[in-house]
Amino acid sequence: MPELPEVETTRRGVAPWLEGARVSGVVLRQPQLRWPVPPALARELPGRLVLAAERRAKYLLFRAEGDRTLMLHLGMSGSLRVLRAPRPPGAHDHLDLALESGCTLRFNDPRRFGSADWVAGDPLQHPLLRSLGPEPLGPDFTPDYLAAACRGRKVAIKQLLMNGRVVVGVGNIYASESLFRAGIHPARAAGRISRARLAALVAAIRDVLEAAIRQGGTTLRDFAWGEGQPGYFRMELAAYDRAGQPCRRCGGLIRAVVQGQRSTYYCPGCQH
DNA sequence: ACTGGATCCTGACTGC
DNA sequence: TGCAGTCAGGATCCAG
Repeated sequence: MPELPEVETTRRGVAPWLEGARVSGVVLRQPQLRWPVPPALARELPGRLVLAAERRAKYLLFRAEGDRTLMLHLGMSGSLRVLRAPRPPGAHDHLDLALESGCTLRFNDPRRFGSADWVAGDPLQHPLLRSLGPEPLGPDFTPDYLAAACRGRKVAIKQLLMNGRVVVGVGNIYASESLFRAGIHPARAAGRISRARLAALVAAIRDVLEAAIRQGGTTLRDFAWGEGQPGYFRMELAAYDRAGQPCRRCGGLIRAVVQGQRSTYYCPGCQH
């Protein structure tokens, strides 16, 4: 269930337990994730301190002693929990990090679209991270930047938003939601949107992601405490998954279409 | 250089 | 109730 807000929520939830903690053991039950998990992870991580829990795009970067980083991606169905006491693993619990404190960091991913890598050196130079676009909540994601990225492009704006080389972290839900907020039709060619409307889109993306992170924050404690996950953030989605339901702004019906094999939701009355 | 399509995998849900 | 078909919050790789 990882959109950028949820990856960030996960990072904030596990960081207090991980930063400054020493890993005592690694249990890898399923090395076949999106890519094979390198055996060096289980060999080299135990005994090291975790220095920092960071995020880039939807990747979690756990920096360890010795210039190494555990790089985790949650894929479509991955989740990360901190257990305060040992608990028998369930289905799809692929990876455990045992900490000297007695806590366990547990990675679960039914569909196995997630990944775990063990990286030497600067993880930001990793092939998967090197060519990524700016963080949507960072200083580089500006109207000028988006306008330059859209210039001359015929691709639908929704698909451009989901291209990690343009901007990271905007997944299928938030692409629909931010376009609804900005009043832009998801199929409109990126290069045929005025600068003013792209500026509104930048603001909409920021607003939606920040609101979702705030909602995720309310469940942080449960997450860190390792108790049942109570539904993560409950956003007031205006468009996503609301096909056939009335638009909250104009009362018209929300429509669903498929773009690039992904469902898109929009209001034909409000978005042009 | 861009763009669309196939692909990895399991589980939940729908309709017959 | 069983079973086939569809769809799912990602994103890389490859053909055209």
